[in-house]
Amino acid sequence: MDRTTNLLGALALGLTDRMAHVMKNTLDRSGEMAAAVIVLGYAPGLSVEILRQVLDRSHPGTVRLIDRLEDDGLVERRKAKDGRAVALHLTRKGKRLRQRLMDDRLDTLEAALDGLTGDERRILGDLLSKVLINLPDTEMAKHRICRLCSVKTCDDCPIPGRAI
Amino acid sequence: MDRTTNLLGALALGLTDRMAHVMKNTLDRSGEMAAAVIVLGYAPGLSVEILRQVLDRSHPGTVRLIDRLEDDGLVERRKAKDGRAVALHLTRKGKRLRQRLMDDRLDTLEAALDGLTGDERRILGDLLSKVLINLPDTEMAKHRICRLCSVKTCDDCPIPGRAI
DNA sequence: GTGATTTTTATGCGCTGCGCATATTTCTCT
DNA sequence: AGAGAAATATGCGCAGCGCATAAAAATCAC
Repeated sequence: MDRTTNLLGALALGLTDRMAHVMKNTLDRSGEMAAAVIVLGYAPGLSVEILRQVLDRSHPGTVRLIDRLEDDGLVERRKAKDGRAVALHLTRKGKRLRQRLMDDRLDTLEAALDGLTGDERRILGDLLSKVLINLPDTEMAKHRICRLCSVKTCDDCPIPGRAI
Repeated sequence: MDRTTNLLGALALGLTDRMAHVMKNTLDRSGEMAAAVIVLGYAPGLSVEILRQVLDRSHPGTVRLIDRLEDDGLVERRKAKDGRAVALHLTRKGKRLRQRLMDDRLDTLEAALDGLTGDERRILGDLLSKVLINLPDTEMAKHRICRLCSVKTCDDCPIPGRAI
């Protein structure tokens, strides 16, 4: 229970605030809409139920979230193989917005790391990776943690098995 | 723009989710109520206006938040030197809850750091500290970042000048 | 193959919590 | 003393959530 513990919490909170803030500027809607757009980008055709689990919301909350995304022209509901289910897909506009959201997020994080040298970043990356591996306690928690990640820079993601 | 950038974002998000979750279990009210309780603990007698700035909310939102805290018996409004203002103080119950909130948060963070050796934790702490120093861009942002911190473990806080 | 059960999506409803606009009280400055 | 500024409080409407429920389609039992 050293100072690292508390510092980690403070940094996590500060960074999450910032990410939420810039993403809200881009999306001007509630917070988890950004997560939905990003998740749907790396898993097209996802069902409402699986998205619900990733976002850790109630079913009605998820349905209404998708309603809003559809109203905003970011997502469309298509037929799925399973006749009960719905296949969620990003529209062209949704894909464009997704890219902006991920860019905004990475820019914010990049700015925070500005004061570190290359070596320090590598060391920090290794340590963060080590912490991240132990973080998710369920299979779905992995997706939840990665719900805002940029796939491009997550190639050597320490969280394995992320196929939804 | 290496992998460290994205990993930092993922870890921040995952940890913030966890902290919010355990604190919601303890408080069973909306998220920023925990922050209000913790801030009021290290700055007794605070005015609504300053608390509003720390929590980054609208004035009505802050007033209603305090109403709820008062209804729950956690906070009381007292007279301030300035006759317009209100001096906010935690009740005994509020102080007890505050301790639980801080403990829960630290336990969560501590669990996340479980896999690291003492040396790794020290190195991580130094790096986090270096990142944290550059994070706040205003004086009030410092308080905002530290709104959930445990004062005890934040003695050598890298964010200076935190007297509200 | 038919009927019961489960799974998936959608909706009615009420509640919480937010912010905008405004009112009220008190302080400050001239 | 009076004008303006600052701090708090309230009326109001809206966004977003979850519970309970309904409807449609797949799966399972036999």
